[in-house]
Amino acid sequence: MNIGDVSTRSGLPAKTIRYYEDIGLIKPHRSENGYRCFVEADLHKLAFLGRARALGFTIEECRLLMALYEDESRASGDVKQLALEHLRKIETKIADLQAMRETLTELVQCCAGDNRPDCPILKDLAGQTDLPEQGVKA
Amino acid sequence: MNIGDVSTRSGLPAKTIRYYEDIGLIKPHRSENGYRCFVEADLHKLAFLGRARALGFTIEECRLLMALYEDESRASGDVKQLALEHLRKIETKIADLQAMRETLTELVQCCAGDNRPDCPILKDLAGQTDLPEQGVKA
DNA sequence: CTTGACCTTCCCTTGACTGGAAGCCCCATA
DNA sequence: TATGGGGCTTCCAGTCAAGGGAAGGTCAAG
Repeated sequence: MNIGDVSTRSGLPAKTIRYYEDIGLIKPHRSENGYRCFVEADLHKLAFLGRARALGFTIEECRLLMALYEDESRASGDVKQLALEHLRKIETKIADLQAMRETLTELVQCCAGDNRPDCPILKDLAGQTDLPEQGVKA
Repeated sequence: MNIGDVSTRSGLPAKTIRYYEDIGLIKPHRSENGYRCFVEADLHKLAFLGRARALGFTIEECRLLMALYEDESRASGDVKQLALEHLRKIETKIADLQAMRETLTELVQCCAGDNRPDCPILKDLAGQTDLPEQGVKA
């Protein structure tokens, strides 16, 4: 298999596949003409990586997960711990974004959104808050 | 004011303030010795930027917001539109992260997390899903 | 033989900074 | 007056996970 086929079948861009080789996540063989030559196992690894990345694991976490996957004597507890740590990071991000969403939603609701220049959103950003009985939201 | 004072008062690192000057968000004067010399208006702008960034606006969005802020004849509708677009992006991100969280939570719940190698998390990543009556989650 | 699709490497760009090195500047203390 | 320490300057490199694009080699069809 050439990189184009692998790209199609894995759903990963060729650029990404080359990048994953660069950083040592996969090690495809080479044909005589210098083309990368992938076997099913490579495709399988790439699919694994694609799914792990889609779940938001960083590249380094993916590297660890792959190592665990290939280690027949792994402890599932190690995998679970990695997943739990990642889960906590995701939850933190969600909370941060939700806080932003709340503040923005309030600001948007307070803004007339017409042709007049008076704008509570800008006022808030400028530090002269305009919101009705709103506590400080750091 | 030197950069250190502005950094303290705005809460932004000096590095960030220099960066904001580099990309043209602020234009502090210079003292004879070459030091940046900030006035209250600069501090005010930096605080504005800090708040907008904390709400997740990109630098380019901040640039637009600042321009609107300084434009006395702006229409609040323009600001509101910018905020609404940003709000939608935030909501998309939240939804993506929530999907990750759900999948990860399920996987974590299915994993014994002990010393045995059998691990539903790895199985799922490898494409051989193991979850009880679970539809495909792309 | 030529065209066009595919492949290769290489380097640059992204966003929003952060870190660090090398070198002035300024003030206080010995 | 020396010197020490902190603050300031610029510039360069690195982060993360790729994406863009150039220059050139390879291959199969017409």
